[in-house]
Amino acid sequence: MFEGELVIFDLETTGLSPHADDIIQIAAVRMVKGLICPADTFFSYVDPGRRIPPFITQYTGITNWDVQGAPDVGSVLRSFSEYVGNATLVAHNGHRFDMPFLAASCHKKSLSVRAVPYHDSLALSWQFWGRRGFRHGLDQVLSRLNIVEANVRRHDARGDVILLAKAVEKLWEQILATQGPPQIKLYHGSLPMLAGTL
DNA sequence: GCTAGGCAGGAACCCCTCCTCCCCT
Repeated sequence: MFEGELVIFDLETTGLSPHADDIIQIAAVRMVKGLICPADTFFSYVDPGRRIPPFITQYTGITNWDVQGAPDVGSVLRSFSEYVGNATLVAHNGHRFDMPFLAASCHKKSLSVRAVPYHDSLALSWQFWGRRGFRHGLDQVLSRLNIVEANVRRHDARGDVILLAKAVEKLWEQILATQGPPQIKLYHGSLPMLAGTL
């Protein structure tokens, strides 16, 4: 089981490019010793300071109205960094999507950053089923794990993060039971410096 | 499944380069 704390998180953005696009939603849930803490969550809309492309509204259900009046990304990332504390982050395809987005957003806002450890949950899926012969998208992973949540909205960070947390919990248990401790790479990404350490 | 960009990993070939695929919104 996990030794320390994990913060499972998910971003919704205006597109796929960390440099050209912006974060519009962040959601996270904490896991302690392998167990999800349902009451210990983080959520915020982010005002991207621009119109949300229609495709993204269609894809995520997030509208311009939703982000109107929301805090800007600098403010949300500072709060998120405080929430994360010393935990290790986990996101699906985080190494190539979520973490570069966090780093690029800090850079755009000229925020002082700290190094934050993170895992990519894709690696758990690769280890458990084998990289070839299986697809490893979140939908495919959830389907193979028989994780179904009736009242959860996919492509909304709040919904995706709950589903991902359940998937991580289950995958970790199953890998541990069948293959021993997961051999999952630990990376380091960026989040704003914590208050009081500047 | 459709747009966008980036990249890890494999192949071929000799250690860097090219190619292809994946996954995220």
